[in-house]
Amino acid sequence: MWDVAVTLKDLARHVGVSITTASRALADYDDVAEETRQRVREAAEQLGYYPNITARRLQKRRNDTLGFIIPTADPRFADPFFSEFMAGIGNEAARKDYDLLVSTHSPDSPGEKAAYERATRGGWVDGLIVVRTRENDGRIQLLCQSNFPFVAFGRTDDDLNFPYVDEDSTAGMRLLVQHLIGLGHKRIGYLSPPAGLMFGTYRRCGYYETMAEYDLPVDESWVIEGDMTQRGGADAVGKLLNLDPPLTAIICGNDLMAIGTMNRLQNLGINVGRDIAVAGFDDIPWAAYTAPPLTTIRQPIYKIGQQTCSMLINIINGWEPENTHIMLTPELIVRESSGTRLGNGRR
Amino acid sequence: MWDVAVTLKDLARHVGVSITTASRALADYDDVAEETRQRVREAAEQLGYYPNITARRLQKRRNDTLGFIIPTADPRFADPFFSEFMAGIGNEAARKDYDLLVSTHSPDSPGEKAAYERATRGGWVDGLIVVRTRENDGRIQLLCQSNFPFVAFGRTDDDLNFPYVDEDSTAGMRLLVQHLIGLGHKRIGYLSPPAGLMFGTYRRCGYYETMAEYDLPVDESWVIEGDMTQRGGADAVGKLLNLDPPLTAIICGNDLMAIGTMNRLQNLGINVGRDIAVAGFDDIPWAAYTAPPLTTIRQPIYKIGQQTCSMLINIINGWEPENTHIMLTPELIVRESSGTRLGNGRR
DNA sequence: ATTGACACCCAAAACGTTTTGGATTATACT
DNA sequence: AGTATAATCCAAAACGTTTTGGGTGTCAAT
Repeated sequence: MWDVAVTLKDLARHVGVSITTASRALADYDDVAEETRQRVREAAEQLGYYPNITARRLQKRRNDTLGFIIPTADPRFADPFFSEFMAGIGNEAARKDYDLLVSTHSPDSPGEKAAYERATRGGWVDGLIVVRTRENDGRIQLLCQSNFPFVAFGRTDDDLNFPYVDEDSTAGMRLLVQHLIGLGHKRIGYLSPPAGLMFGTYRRCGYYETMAEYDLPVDESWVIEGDMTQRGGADAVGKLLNLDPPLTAIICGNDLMAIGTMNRLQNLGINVGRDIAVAGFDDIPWAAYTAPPLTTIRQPIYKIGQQTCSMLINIINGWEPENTHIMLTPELIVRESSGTRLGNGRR
Repeated sequence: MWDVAVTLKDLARHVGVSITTASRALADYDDVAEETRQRVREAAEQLGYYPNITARRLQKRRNDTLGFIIPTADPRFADPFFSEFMAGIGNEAARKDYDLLVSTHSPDSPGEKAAYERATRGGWVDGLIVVRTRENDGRIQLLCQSNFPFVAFGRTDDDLNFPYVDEDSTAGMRLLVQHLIGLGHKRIGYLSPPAGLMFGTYRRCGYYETMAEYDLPVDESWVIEGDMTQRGGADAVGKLLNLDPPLTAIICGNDLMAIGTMNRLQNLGINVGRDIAVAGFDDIPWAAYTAPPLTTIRQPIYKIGQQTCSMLINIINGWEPENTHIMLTPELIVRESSGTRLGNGRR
């Protein structure tokens, strides 16, 4: 194919030294004479020696590689969550000299299962990062029982004890609901992420809990489920708009749906921020640039990615972190889409 | 660490057969008896045998892994181009049973150079995908001279012959300029991607060429350089707005800058689509949801990713593709940001 | 009885490292 | 002179596969 590589054997022969010595010279062992080390170094440089990573990995029985299996039904994932998260783990991994292997699989698909099985056996990667935890999450169960190193972004409903980083979605949603209530809203709809996703569950809880806390009744019809895409948000508008009396605010389980929702509302001639309040969740970069800009909850996804990755590397190396259950508190970002205080003249 | 893996040796001993036979049984060679094959299969299942991928790779001298080194100055790349492109190569790679190794490095940084050197030697990956080709692109030069398998998205200005997929940016820009000229615009500004990026060069050429073609003079001050981000787009507005007589349209070298531009214009109370036309380039998903929706040029990034990846895999396997220079023609997407025909009452 | 064809099996080499467990030599100390 | 100590070095094993180059036994045809 291309240039055959120069191996340690070639190098050793060229210098007139054993393979062992060559290897140890390059690895800075102190049982090789300074002068020999130099000679080996120079020869390596000159011959363009580059260690074969695969051989090294086989011998060391570690890959210095992390796996990230992106759970997305749409292979063409437009969700900025994934890219930002990946940037976080990728950079942290690189900083610690780890490679990052990524692939995508539909949640709960056979392909996903196979990918996890391949990862836990066969020395494919040294550890895995799991995102978008689900109810009764098969991935977590598999990883726990095979005792494979991993860190999840998100908790689960099993009572398995595993390392995770998570944001307190319930608290985030509480902030959002309180904000709207503070503006005078009482009839607040909720467009939920699909059932089964843990973060959706927590966000939904936050919504229900806070409404209850303020003695605001919630009708079944106010809460519907979307698919986390703009289209999903747009499609939900029809149902959410047909209520009588109408909602005065809609909270969306993520920003993408909020954007779709706003867009559809505007196409129907409804002024978001004045006629109705809309809020999202995530604070993706896009959220600051919508018209009107989107009120939302900020999660530091990039940083969460970094932390998750860093924790995983610690675990792989046996440096058990002091705290393997990290919980972050999200922050309310108020922009124009949630409008100002409801006037008396409005319902 | 965790469960020690069961190896081929264990399996062979358990079945009472040689390692060779066990290996060949699992690989479906026809020189092993059907009955033996069955026994090996069952034992493998029962013992939970899983081949060690690293050992296999060492022996086969191939990794079945592709590398993708993302060239981004901002580690926290928000550019949807990368995620969509990666989705394309990732899914194509998975379909063909290849793994995808990703990392990010600043363009032209020492780290990037090191990453490419590591990749070409040492059997890290079997092939590389290169994006955002640059003028006098060191990556391409290195890969060409070390004869390492790769495919680029984008051409270069060297006269190296290498496999690439590219879109005809010049033609795309021509469509855009013609569209605006057709609406009556004569004073059209251009916010260019940074110098050095090949696609920026082609787009800029398309702009200049088409203006010249229609005998429209272009003043130096109409063309400035941005950094491809929303902020860059916003920052450019100041300079582009200070002209006398003013511009009637601004073309941005990518959608992200167009979004920033529109946003800033609107904050200044200028109505995009009526007072001034704005257009972008890329048609990122976001572009359809801006207010007003963005006129732009569509590139099928996901598909380009797939094609690039597919070509690379062919090259790695020695099936030289018939055509290693694929050129795609982009498509004009007219939305409201470019407005309607310029009235007589306007300049 | 020999030969050839066939079906099935396996020992050993190979892939390119790192690690183990000494071996060799020179130097310093009794 | 003998012995510990330190400084260098290296042959061989190991990592877990796949591939090479046979070997053995059976059966049918000569």
